[in-house]
Amino acid sequence: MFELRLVQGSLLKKVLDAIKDLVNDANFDCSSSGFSLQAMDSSHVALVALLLRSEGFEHYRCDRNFSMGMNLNNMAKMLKCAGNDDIITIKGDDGSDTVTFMFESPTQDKIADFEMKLMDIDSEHLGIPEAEYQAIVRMPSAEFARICKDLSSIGDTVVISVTKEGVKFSTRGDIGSANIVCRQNTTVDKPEEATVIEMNDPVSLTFALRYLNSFTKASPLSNTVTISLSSELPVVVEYKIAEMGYIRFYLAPKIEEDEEETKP
Amino acid sequence: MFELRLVQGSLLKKVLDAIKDLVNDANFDCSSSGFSLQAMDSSHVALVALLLRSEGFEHYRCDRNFSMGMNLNNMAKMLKCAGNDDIITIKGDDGSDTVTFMFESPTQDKIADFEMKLMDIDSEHLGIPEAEYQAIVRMPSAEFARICKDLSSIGDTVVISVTKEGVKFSTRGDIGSANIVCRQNTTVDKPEEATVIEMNDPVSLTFALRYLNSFTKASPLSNTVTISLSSELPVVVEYKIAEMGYIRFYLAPKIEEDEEETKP
DNA sequence: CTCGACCCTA
DNA sequence: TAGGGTCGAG
Repeated sequence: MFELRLVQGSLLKKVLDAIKDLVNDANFDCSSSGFSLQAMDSSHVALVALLLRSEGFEHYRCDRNFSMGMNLNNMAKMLKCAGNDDIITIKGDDGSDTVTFMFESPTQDKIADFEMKLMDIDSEHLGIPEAEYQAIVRMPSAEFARICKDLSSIGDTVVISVTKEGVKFSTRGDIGSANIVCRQNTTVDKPEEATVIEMNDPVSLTFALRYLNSFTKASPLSNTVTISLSSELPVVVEYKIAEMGYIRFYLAPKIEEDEEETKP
Repeated sequence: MFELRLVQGSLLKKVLDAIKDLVNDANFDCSSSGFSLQAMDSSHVALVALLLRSEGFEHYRCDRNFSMGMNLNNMAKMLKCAGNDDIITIKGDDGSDTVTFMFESPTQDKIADFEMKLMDIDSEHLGIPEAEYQAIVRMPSAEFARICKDLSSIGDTVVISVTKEGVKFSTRGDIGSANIVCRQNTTVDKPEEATVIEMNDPVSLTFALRYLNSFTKASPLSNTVTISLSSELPVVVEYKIAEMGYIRFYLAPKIEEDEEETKP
């Protein structure tokens, strides 16, 4: 038996909006430490890791660890029926093949319960090692989203290059090419508007814009995004979820095709 | 000769937005008591009844009773050309096959007149008997609209059950099921936010959500909606039109298919 | 946060 | 053409 009560229900709505286009079906894992999910996207290229810590819930009861396979589109459909300031409770029983989402309006005048069928999903749960990154960029999530959207109208891939001075996003396509440079800038009014670069080594990596654009669907969850880069490692695009945890997207860099052109 | 002058022209615009998707062609009936319409929807399942009392018009002249057959989509098209605070005058002559809509801007700087061809429509005017209902629910129209929309993403039909405590909307579909309970609540700041239940007998009836969702197009006309239910009678979904009358939608309940499962 | 207007897609 | 989403304003 488990019961998780989340006062800020809109968070869960945003989480599902953020991942439902990337992942069709996934197991949610429930343990005493929190509610989490790890899944590959449907083309098996990107990985999503979500964590909502138990401390972030108003009430968190989980008698034993278990997984629930959900169709994320159906789950998102049900969560759309919750008001933005509704309190959402997720509950279920051991061995049941359904999960219940309960929505309480702030005034308690309207109480809805939605029961969703669970599904069997076999998933390999990969351990993701904590790594040292050559560079970590923190910037406003809306700005990152805008850049990825803009560049994808020119090219399919982006080269992200980090130096001490700033981060450069470059693309190239049939109609031309583009470079967008964001300088490190910590002297802004609000800290969430800052662009901060922590760099051990300069790094320059290429990624498919298609996936980055999917990741930016998580922008409503956080004003800032953190992009962690190392050669030979998947980039991590992280959106913190206030008081609760994070949603992280992993994407392997492309091997630069430019080298083809360098060959004899 | 008739001439109806309506100061709050936006009312008429909203009325047409509310019914034009449900009914294609209909006869408007003009008499000394008011301007009214009664029509079946195009699939002959639901019925719309509109009344705009003569007292609600600034000027109302109707020499003798008559009907005008109008294509509601064309009428809506013309009314879209009126500003939201225009004064609308509807006028015509006996035996003419056209009707004229005149729009005056509040400042009188712009005066438009639109002439529309009438059409011959044979309609049986059903007398709708006033009935006693087992239960009458009054609730905010926006809330009713939201519930019907939300539930239609899960199932096709809704069971509306009324008890003294509240009204429950339930549905069931492939991906799961849902129940939304609205408690009776009269202790709100504004009377139009109240949910009020007048119940003689508990009642539970099933309706096609598709039609209810059409009915909720009338929500802009009124902050509240009244739902009158009795076994074996069509439900009445009524939106009052301030100072003027009402728009009422009638829909027969579905015979519960669950009974099939009870049979041997 | 709710409402309305506009835009866009299905 | 209708429905959903987003954006902007109250």
